[in-house]
Amino acid sequence: MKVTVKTLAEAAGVSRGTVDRVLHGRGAVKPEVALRIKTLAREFGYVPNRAGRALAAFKTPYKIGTLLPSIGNRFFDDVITGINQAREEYSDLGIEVILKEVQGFDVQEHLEAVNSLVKKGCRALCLSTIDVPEMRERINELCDRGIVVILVNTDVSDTRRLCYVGSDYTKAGATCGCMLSMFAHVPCYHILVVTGSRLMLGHNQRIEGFKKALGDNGVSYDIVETVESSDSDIIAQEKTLKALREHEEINCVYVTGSGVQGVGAALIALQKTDLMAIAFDDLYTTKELVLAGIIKFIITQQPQRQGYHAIKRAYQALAGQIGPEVDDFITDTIIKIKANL
Amino acid sequence: MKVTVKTLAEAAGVSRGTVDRVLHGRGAVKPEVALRIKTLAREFGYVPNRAGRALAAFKTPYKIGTLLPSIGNRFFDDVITGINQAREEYSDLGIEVILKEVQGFDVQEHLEAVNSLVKKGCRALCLSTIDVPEMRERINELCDRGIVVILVNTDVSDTRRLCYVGSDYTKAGATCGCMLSMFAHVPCYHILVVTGSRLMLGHNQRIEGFKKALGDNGVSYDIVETVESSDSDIIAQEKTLKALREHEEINCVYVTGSGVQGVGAALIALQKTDLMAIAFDDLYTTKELVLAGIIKFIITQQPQRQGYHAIKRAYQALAGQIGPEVDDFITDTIIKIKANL
DNA sequence: TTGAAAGCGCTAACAT
DNA sequence: ATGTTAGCGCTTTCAA
Repeated sequence: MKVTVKTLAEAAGVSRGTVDRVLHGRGAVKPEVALRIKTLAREFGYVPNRAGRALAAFKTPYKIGTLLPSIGNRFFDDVITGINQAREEYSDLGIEVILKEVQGFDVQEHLEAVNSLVKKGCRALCLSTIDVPEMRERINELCDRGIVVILVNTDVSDTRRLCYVGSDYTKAGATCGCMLSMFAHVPCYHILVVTGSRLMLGHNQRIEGFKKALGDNGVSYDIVETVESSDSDIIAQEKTLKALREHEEINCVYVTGSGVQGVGAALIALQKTDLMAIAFDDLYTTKELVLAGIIKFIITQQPQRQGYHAIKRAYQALAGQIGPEVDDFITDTIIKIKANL
Repeated sequence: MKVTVKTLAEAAGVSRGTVDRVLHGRGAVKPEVALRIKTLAREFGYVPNRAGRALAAFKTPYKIGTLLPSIGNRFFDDVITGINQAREEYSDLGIEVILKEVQGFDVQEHLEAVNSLVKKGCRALCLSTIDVPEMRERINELCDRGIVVILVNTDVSDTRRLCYVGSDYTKAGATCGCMLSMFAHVPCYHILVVTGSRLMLGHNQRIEGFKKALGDNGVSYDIVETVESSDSDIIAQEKTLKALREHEEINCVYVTGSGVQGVGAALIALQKTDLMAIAFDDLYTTKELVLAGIIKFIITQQPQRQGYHAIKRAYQALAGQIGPEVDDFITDTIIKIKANL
């Protein structure tokens, strides 16, 4: 049997307006009445009807704010595609998505972006941001104010966010290591690690997972050097060239962040295209390198689904479809080779 | 600006009732008026509001019929999970899903199942069925009657179905071949193919894609023998044992259908666990074999998403959200190894 | 053949 | 602090 606001109102002996006030915590209701209604709602298993709400309040849509460090980072193109897909799909159910794009990872800039979204009246936020104390505090504060916060692509530790939507970086790294163990082209892998930044949790996890899997699978290897690209192709190319020239023995390059194109350029320049090169994420330029056989395989993380499901989760939370305890949405760890790009 | 039935009614100088009759082809409307309204709807880019329709007609939900040959085939467990997820999610938008499960691929049984779904008033059908002339004709007939038909997991050729939701079997086979080319453990692969049935298009495509990729990537190989398991573990085990005993040189087993567990049992019995064994789909028992290192990798096809999106597409078609020309929904071809199972 | 009106579940504005 | 009412977009009577 369907339970509606009317059902609850009749059962509690109050008007529908009062029930609405209680369920949304707006307006003042006598505490004992409020409690009675809340109990009733739980007992009856009341779930709001999305169609009803959408129709009634479509002139005051749920505003969902999104923050992405997407300027100058093609990775987020697919995330944005997913966001737009969800935006269109849910538009007639009454949502409005405000997308705020920033460049890089400046704490102040991120904090200000969050503030501006809140000021615009967003009742839910989907954030791809940095794991630093200031942001952590800000997020917890927002949660306490009843704003739904969802972390996208990168989690922020120790927060009361609703959930995380993104990939499992450790697993992604481990999958790389496991793949290498199956190839076993050479007796020992001498590895150059080109990471984006040592400050990026995801990048570090990709390295840790990788090393652990190599160890677990009995692959003999050593990390010759680890360089940082700051996610820049030019820096990646320079540092890769330098390392490869200094260490003739390197027979494997492991790229954890952006700058893949730069690494590819270095490999081509030195004619080391037979060397085992591995990277993450399917940017257009990266795919080209796989097709050319320079990168042997990549691990991807379904960025489009991340964007889509972040918005979907935000809507579901605002519409009362899901409770305050939800599982994280972890996207698949996908191995891509020439054949299934 | 939003275009509603009211907008159209005013523009055409008729009542909302008339517009509704035209848009849904029910009741009689003067042809010239009907044409005028249809033209207007197209010009204005009218898209029905799902919430409005759901609310108004929630006592007469869209009935969506589903046919799966899922009895005795664990593969479909995940498909059903996806169907149920969509069912719940769209329930308050007014859908009702009727699931019909059959065993195997008997044409008459499938045809009767389809009939019973239609008789129950289903206005959309999601079918996982066989590619034979009788079914083809039946599907086309249903399409002409205005019933939305979506093929799931296996397509039926030359039909006017709305779309196909499932995997690209050829690509899946090619991905296997490409993986093998990267491993290159042995100078030449002597392959035993254990297929489900030569009558299954998908199984054949998995073989064709595989051979082509091996050829394209310059892998030297020969197909020692091809046996049919009829998707039975017992038959698969028997035939695999026989083939491996007769042909000592076999160093690769390629399993295109069900019966993976049977093949695994044979490999264990003969202690040929180092041999390169490859299979499809992540049934629980298959995953166990991967974890045990007996199957080296598997290729999966996101069955849960297939179930979910079949229902979603059906709803979207019935609700007028998508037109009669939609792209197929092809799920990803996913490589699973121990690390990312 | 067409129009008018009621009502689905919910929210917001207004009234008490 | 609580009740009442109107109306969102759509479908479905019932009436003309």
